[in-house]
Amino acid sequence: MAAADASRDRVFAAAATAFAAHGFAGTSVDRIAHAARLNKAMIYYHFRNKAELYREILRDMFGAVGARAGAVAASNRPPADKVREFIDTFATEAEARPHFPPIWFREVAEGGPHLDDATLGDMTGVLKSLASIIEEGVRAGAFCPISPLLVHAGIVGPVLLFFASAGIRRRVERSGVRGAATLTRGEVVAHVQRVTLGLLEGRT
Amino acid sequence: MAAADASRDRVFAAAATAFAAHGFAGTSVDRIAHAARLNKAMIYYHFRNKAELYREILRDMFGAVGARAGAVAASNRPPADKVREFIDTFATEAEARPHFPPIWFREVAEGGPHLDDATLGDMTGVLKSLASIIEEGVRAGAFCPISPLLVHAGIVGPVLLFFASAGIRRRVERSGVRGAATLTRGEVVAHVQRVTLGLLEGRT
DNA sequence: GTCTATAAATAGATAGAC
DNA sequence: GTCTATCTATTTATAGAC
Repeated sequence: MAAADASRDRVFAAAATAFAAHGFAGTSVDRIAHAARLNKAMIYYHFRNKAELYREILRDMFGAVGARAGAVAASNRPPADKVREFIDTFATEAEARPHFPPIWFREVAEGGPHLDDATLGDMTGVLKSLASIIEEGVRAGAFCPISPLLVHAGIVGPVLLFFASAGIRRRVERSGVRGAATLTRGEVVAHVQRVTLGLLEGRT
Repeated sequence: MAAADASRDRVFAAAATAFAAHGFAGTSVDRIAHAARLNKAMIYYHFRNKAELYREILRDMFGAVGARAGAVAASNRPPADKVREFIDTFATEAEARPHFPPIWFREVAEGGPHLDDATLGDMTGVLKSLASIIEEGVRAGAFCPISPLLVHAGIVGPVLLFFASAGIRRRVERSGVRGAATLTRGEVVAHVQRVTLGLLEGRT
């Protein structure tokens, strides 16, 4: 945290950005070092190797999202508010860590070979938190019983796709689709909240 | 197509599987050759280089989906049926080409650096076809006007996530989430159809 | 903590025999 | 069409000076 760790933080940030843009295999240690304005040897001074650096980024990412989702589920509010908050929180975390949506997509595509059990537990915790919110709503008579996996996919899929696709959407806009690049975070969150609650409250 | 092309097809299939599992950078030409039961030099006999092989897989994938989405939009049926068919067709293509959801995710995560303009056009065509279906429904008084980008994300996000996450869902199931691995294609398609039509027909 | 230099392995791509 | 052998560049990782 002190000045002693400044270079370690630069490595961490540069690596997160590079891994998001080019993937684990597509990112060389040299590239990370250069982006962090450091020499390659410094990477190995701070981290055991490239894989360990990558895993630390995954832990930070899934740990934060898992914890915040758990806090929402444990809070003291009506189920419908918790669902709204779950979606908004998820979007907030995705926005605060721009590397998070691309890396989540890549890990899913790959089957998660870099995910250790604890980190997979954080990922699973997001799903379990959502499941507990739904269960609570069903017990309270506010929600219909719907598979948490489907609800989860209906939230996580669109939100991650929105944040991860900013680059492609700019190209799509240029090729003639009006509004592709100007879609905002607020519109997406409001839309997903509306669709999810409509579903859970049986208005569909 | 004849026996002369058998080895080319094996390269194509092996490459699609490997690129889906490990990404472009994470897949070596040697690995593809081995999976195709051929020598590395044969890859270069059939394809100019690794990037050109990858691009051909992208073209095949997005070309097929783009064409089928266009056919659904152009068909002669009520808008609500077209929406159902659009979703089912998208899932069918994703299932027929198991490499397609992971590769789509990776391309989105990367910003599509491997996508040439024609292929990006096919990807955009999927969105445009959906937009034309929605517009038709609005004109007919059957649909509310909703941003095609949001509807698109609500379909493509969950469906791709479902197919791409089979590996992770098996691990999640083992770590205690019942039903994570046994969710079926039919359940997902029916769910997305229901949510999407509920939204478009204003029952939400 | 930070660097240069380098080892050792692996990658993409080609030449040329059969 | 298919192979072996090889060239060249790049990559991860380490040794050791400052």
